[in-house]
Amino acid sequence: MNLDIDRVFQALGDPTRRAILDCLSLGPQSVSRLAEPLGVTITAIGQHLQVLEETGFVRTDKVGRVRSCRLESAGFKAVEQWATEHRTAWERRLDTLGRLLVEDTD
Amino acid sequence: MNLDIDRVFQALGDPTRRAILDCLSLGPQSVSRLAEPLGVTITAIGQHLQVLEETGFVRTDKVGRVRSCRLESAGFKAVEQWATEHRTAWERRLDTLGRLLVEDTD
DNA sequence: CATTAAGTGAAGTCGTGGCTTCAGTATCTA
DNA sequence: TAGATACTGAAGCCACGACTTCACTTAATG
Repeated sequence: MNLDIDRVFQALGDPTRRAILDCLSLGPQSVSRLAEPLGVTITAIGQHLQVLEETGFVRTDKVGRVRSCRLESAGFKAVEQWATEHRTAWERRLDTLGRLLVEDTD
Repeated sequence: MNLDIDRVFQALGDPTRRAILDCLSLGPQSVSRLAEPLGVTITAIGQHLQVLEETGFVRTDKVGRVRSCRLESAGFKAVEQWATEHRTAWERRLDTLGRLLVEDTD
């Protein structure tokens, strides 16, 4: 199950979606509980949750009429994998530059 | 110099922009050299480069009529920082779930 | 100096994304 | 069983983003 890295980053590019993740980092929540503090419709949350599920950040589980949402690690791992894969190229590049220039890291 | 994390992730959410970063990981390039393999206009590349500069992924330097582009680390570091900041919350959550049933935790 | 090359700026097109409303469908509760 | 609760699906609105074209500026080159 290979995640689309485009969609993974796009998912994180939305503040409402990151807010959902922050809420869920405190513990599982229902859809309507997520909607309350975020100032958007339940429908909107539902749509965001679909994106977050498809990108491996959230897993949901409907019990009765309530959908319970919790964090999942796949999306997060995809980000970390991208980071580690690119860190080397980055550092090699910046390394090379470091020999030619003064090393000014901010 | 705090980067907007929204824009950082949005920047990475575009395949053309990630392709630009991949090209630059092989070494500095001019705008037109970047445009060649990517099948878009020089203008489009210019617009992407503006985004990548604002999000700390690229630094450019115009010499004569040629703009030379190379990788920068700030954007990359912002991603890694976000990852490390959230890894703990993620792991704690997934940990806790291991011991509990899914239940209302309020 | 004239011509070509490299890039910029402004404007417009087109598709997508985030959001809403509204009309359902289950499910729980009095 | 009636009514409230928790969502879901479809449709539409609107803004923004990726891209183009075209006109332009600036720089290298014969």
